[in-house]
Amino acid sequence: MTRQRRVILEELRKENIHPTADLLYEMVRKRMPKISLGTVYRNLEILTALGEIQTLEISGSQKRYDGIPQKHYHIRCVHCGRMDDAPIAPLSTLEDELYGATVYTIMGHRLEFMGLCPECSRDEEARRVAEQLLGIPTEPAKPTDQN
Amino acid sequence: MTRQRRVILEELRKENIHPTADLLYEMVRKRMPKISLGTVYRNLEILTALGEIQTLEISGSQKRYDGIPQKHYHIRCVHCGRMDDAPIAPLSTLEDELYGATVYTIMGHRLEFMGLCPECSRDEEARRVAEQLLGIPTEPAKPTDQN
DNA sequence: GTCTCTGCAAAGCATTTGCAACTGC
DNA sequence: GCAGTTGCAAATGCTTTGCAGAGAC
Repeated sequence: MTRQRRVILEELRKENIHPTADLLYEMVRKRMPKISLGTVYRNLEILTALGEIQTLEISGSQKRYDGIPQKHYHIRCVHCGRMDDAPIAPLSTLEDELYGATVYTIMGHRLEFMGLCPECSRDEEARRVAEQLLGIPTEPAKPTDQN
Repeated sequence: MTRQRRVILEELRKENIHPTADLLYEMVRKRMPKISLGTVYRNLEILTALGEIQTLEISGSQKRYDGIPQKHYHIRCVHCGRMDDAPIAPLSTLEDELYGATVYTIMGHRLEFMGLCPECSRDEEARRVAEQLLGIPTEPAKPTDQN
């Protein structure tokens, strides 16, 4: 456990944001100006393997990192990329539904909600971009009874 | 609708594999040897925007493309990257659970199962790699009653 | 005829890696 | 003292883009 590794872990856990590697790099750099981005990446990989943190790999271009190792779901702003924890308990029985129905050995699942964060919700342009992105018709469809 | 676009769509829908751009490029090249990879990427993007296909984004690895535009879930082999449709119906009520519990405007969700495909399941080394990757203890833990 | 699309090659960008110097234990 | 780690820079691999010519309608 080097000083770099400790500081990276501390900064990641300081607030419950889910930073990208380069944002975390900037955060760490305020305390250790000479640290390199490569070191940040290497340690994030090691910390993930140690089970200290989580690497969030669902959709989007950049990976994000989560200082909380326990299983939980996330919600992501499709416009600005902001991520937060989703206030919903893990669906522990979900994987059972696939037993016998698939040829795979199931080992886990990931659930991610997509939407707009409060800031982007206010932005009319962001709404349009988001609806386009998710294939949502401009006229919001009412949920049907059987769907 | 150019010939290239049509062939790309046809090849993507031919079998229900979920190819990466370069695999699809190889498939298309058998019919159109002079097509370029850039054209494949451009058309996959356009077809996604048109709602004809889906782009499956898994950050950290390659994107995969799905010729079926309807919502459905996937299952991914964490060792070889193979993807198949998950035989489970969309959870239409999932997003309701977040109403009022989050500051986000929810617009959708994505659920992905992870595991090993039949081929990789047989590979002892693949199992070890996968367990490491997903933070699963080597000694398979029995499911507890309340968890 | 015009506007879009193509092939090609180069650029972009997040992430990984080789290497020699350094450090924690 | 030595295995493991760092900073740096270059490499990698997927994806996107600029451009001039070609094709769809």
